[in-house]
Amino acid sequence: MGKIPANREQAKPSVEGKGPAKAGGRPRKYDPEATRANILAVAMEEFAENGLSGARIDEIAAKTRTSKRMIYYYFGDKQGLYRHVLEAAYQRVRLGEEALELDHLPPAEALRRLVEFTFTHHSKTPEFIRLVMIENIHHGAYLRESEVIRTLNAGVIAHIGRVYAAGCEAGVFRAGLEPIEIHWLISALAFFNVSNRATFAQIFDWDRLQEDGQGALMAQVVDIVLRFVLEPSAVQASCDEAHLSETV
Amino acid sequence: MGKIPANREQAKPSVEGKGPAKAGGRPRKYDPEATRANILAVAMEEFAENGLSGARIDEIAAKTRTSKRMIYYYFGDKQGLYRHVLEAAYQRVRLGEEALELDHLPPAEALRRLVEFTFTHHSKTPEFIRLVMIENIHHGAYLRESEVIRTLNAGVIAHIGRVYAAGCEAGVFRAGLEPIEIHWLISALAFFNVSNRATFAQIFDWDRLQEDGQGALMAQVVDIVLRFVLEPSAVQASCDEAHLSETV
DNA sequence: CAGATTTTGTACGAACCGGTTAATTTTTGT
DNA sequence: ACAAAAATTAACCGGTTCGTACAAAATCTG
Repeated sequence: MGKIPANREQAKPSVEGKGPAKAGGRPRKYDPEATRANILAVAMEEFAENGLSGARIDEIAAKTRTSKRMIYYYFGDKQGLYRHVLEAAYQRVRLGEEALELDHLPPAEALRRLVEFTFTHHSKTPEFIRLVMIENIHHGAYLRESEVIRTLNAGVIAHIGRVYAAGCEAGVFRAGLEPIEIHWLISALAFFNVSNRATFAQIFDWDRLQEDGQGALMAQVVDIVLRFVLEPSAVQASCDEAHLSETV
Repeated sequence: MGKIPANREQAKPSVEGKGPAKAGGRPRKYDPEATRANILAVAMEEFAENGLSGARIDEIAAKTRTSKRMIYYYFGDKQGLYRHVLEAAYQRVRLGEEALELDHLPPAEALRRLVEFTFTHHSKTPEFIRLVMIENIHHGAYLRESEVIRTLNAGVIAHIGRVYAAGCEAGVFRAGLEPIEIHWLISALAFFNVSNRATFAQIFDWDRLQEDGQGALMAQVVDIVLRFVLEPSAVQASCDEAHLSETV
C-alpha cells in the first residue's frame, strides 16, 4: 500500500557526513532527497499557477522526472503535497528575511532597507504571493495545520521591533506604534503590488506596474512607510534633503 | 441546443409597463429575470467561496430554485457564468462609490471619508474581495474580456482627482502626486485587510483583524493615507489637534 | 548477503463533473 | 384562439481525475 515513509524530518539524521550524499559527486541512482525536492518544485509551480483544485496530479507527475506513484509515496495525497509546498515556500522566504543585517544601520535607513527587501522579494517571487493568495482563498485551513510556519514568523516582528526602538530612541521615529502595525503596512503594499497587478493593470494600465516602473513604485512605498513612521519634523527634514519624494 | 438567449440587455425593452412584470403582483410561473438573478446570486457565493475550478455547477444548481439546465440556458457554460458574476460584482461596488458626495467637503475630510468608505465596504463585502483575488489568480483573463468594467473605473480616478486638486489649491495637500497613486494606496490597504486576513491572523493573531479591532485598523489606514498626502506641516498641525493619531 | 528502501509502470475503478438531448409547460404575438 | 417563441424540467453521457492495486526490479544499508 502507498504508505508514507516515516517522518522525513526525523529520518534524515545522516547530516551530510555518513551516507554518500549528493555533495560527494557520486551519481547515485536512487536519490530520495532529490526526487522529493523535484516533486516539490514542480508541484509548487503547478499549485501557484492553478490553485489547489485547479492543479492536476497527472500534470505534476508528467513534469516531474519521476512518476505519479512517487508523489503518493512521499506525500500521501494531493492535499498533503499542497501542504508541503506551502511550508517550503514560507520557509524559503523567511530565511532571506532573517539574513538582513539591519541592526548596525541608522534606523530610518534600516527601515528603508527592510521595505526595499520585502518589495523586491515579492515582486520577483510571484509564485510565493500566489500560493499565499490561494491559501487565503482556502481560509488558511492548511496553514493552520503547519506548526512550523508560525514559529518562523515571530522573528520578523522582533526584527522590526529592534529597528523601531532604536528609531524612537534617536528621536526620528514617532512613539506609540507597534512593530506589527509597521509589518502589516509593509506587507500590505509589497503584497498588493503583486497580488492585484493583473486586475489593476487591466483597469488602469499604470506604467508603474510594468517592469520598468517597479523601481519608482518601490520608492513610493518606501516614502509611504517612512511618512507613517517618522516624526513629522523628520519628514520635513528628509524632504528638504530630498531623501524622500524622489518619485516626482 | 443550449443556445444562449439573445442579448439580455437589449431583450428587455418592455420597460416595466407592457408585459406583466413582477411589480404587477401577478404570480407568474415563468420569471426569467428572477431566475437569472437567483442563479447569479448563488453562483457569486459559490465562486467566491471555492474559486472558478473549485466551484461545482451541480452544487450551484442545487442551491438555486431552478435547475442546472437553466444555468447553461442563460450563461452558456461555467466560464460564462463566472464572467457574469464578476461583472455584476464590480458593477455593484462602483455604484456605491459614486454615490459619495465629497466635492463640498474640505479636502482632508473628503479624503478621510473616501478611505473610510472603501475600507468598510471591503471589510463588509469579503465576497467581492475574494472574487477579485480569484480573478487575479487567473491573471485577469476574464476581466480582460469585459468592456463594461474598465469604463466604470475611470470615474474613481476623476473623483479622487477633484478632491486632490482642491487640497493642493488649499495648500493642505503636497503637490506632485497623481490621483492613481492615492487610489492605489487606498485600495492596497483596504484590500489586503480582507484578502490576507486568514493567513495573517493565523500567523500573528492580531486583535485588529478581529471584528472589534477593525475600527482601530481603519483609523490607522486613514492615518497612513493622510500622512502620505498631506503637506508635512499640515500633518504636524493635525497631530496637535489630535485629528490623527487616535490609534494609540 | 539479507532486508529495507526507492523506483518503475501499467492498468484500472469509481466517483465526479461539465455539458447535452429531448420533451414539456408557459408566455406572447397576431 | 393558435402557432411560434421562450422558459423550464428531468434524465443522461462521455471524459476527466484522484487514488489504488498489482507486479516487479533496482539499489542502498547494516
